[in-house]
Amino acid sequence: MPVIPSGALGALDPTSDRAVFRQIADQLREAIDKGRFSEGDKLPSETELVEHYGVSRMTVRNSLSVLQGEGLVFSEHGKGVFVRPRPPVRRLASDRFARRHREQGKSAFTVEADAAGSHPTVDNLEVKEERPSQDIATRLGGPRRVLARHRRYLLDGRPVEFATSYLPLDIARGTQIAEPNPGPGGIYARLEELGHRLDHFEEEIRARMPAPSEVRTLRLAAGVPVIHLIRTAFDTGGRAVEVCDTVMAADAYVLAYQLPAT
Amino acid sequence: MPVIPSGALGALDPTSDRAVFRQIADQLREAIDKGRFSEGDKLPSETELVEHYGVSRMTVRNSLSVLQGEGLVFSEHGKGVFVRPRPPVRRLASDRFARRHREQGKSAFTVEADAAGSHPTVDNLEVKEERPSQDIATRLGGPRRVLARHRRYLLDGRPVEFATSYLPLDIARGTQIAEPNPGPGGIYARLEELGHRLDHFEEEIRARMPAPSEVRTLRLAAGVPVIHLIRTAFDTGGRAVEVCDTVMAADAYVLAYQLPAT
DNA sequence: GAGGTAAACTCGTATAGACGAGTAGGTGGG
DNA sequence: CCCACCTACTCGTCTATACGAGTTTACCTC
Repeated sequence: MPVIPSGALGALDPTSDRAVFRQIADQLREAIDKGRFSEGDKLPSETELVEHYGVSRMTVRNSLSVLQGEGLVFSEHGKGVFVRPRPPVRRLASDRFARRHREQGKSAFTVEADAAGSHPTVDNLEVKEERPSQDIATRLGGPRRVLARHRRYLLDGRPVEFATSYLPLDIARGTQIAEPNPGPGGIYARLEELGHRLDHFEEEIRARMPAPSEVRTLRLAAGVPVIHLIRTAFDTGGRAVEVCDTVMAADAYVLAYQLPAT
Repeated sequence: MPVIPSGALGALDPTSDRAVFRQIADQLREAIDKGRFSEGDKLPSETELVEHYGVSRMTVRNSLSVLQGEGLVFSEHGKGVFVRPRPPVRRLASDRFARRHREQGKSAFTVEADAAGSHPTVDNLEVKEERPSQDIATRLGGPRRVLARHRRYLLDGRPVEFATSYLPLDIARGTQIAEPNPGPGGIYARLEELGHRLDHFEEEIRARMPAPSEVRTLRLAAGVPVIHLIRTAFDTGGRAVEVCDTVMAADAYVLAYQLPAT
């Protein structure tokens, strides 16, 4: 029978004002931070913690739920509670949409994933005409209807982001952009072929906790936020030709940008 | 005695596989999403929910803790559970460190806050020499010791971010950069006066749940992630002259960047 | 009217128990 | 040897209860 590693966890301080479940959470957190439990390790079971601390099971569960909310641990029904591993992060560089990359003929996601040695997949592909939300319509200059390209990206089978691109119908309708497979280089390559030479992109970044549907789509663990990125592509005429709305698992990404000092 | 608004919440489905506390959370979430409870509104008390649904109080609390984890509601001891308002966000534009702003003589934070009509404060100012972490040292080219400028920013009394700037001692020691008040235009203005003309910045962005100390420093509500931003400033010689490590309340910010398409 | 106090409300913490459901390992039968 | 089953262990859900602590309200006293 597994036992709590001696010294890994201390005793409660009955004189402390701090709630018992917080003291237990503190000790577990400290043990994780100090490496006494490593990534992927199983924590002591609820029963073991109950016996070790002499408290009721709900108190122990309360402690563990604190750590789950902090994203430190996750639980698996029937197995145990484990230290959440930090998955490898995908670094999005600010030149990722540079024309030179597009001209290679592969999509940005695929190129990067291949370079990182992981297996990329695109999923849930759906392309249709829609009425845009107020926000999307405003960004695109107010069209009544748009072409929407929905998709989900996975790395080695793990969903890491899902995104929807919105394009004005006068640009996209009837072109290869309206096809499920937009061809080599992606829709940005098609836009340029159609005469919409791209000038720059604007990206807006927010972070927040996921809605339940986002938890399902990205198979998010408890305590993992999402990064919400909205990118607008402008052509050399200053027109917004595409808006891409992306939700990413925050534990899978680092975004990198370069800013001029001028 | 306050009563649950009729029709705001439905009944449970006993035939459903979905756990009772999840069904209750779903109904509350839907009521919030549909505006039947608005920002700042008080939800029905735990006791009222217990009576409405005919479940035990722990089940109701479980439901509410789900919504807290999603950042939808917050609770106040003795008062009730309330729909979390979306605070006004501060938009950080990608030109916020442009030289023309610096030459106005005020810090970026102060200028922006004034423009937005809110009252900025800087707090917890501490300037000292330190041994840098491995990561900071690497970014700065490996110095053994650095000057660290710690500070916290508040808007209208609310803490929104805290940051530490790290500078190599050979640049900063003995200059106004090592003083608590770095003078008009901030340390970037001083760096340029000292001959380190700035060329560009690199920013790395991550999002994650806050550590307990970050929750205290930023007075974060449950279910609010932080944005972790690491900025490195490079001079025209390509040398990293400063690294700024910033933790921001994610509900207070939207970051905006402009990317070239070239 | 002003003040203080008590009651009634809120959420926070903790206990003890029960049953369900998913997993893993061992045991036995084929 | 392999498969089926059983068992022990895991976390998930839910009940019922108790007391504490912060807030608000009402009332009573001065």
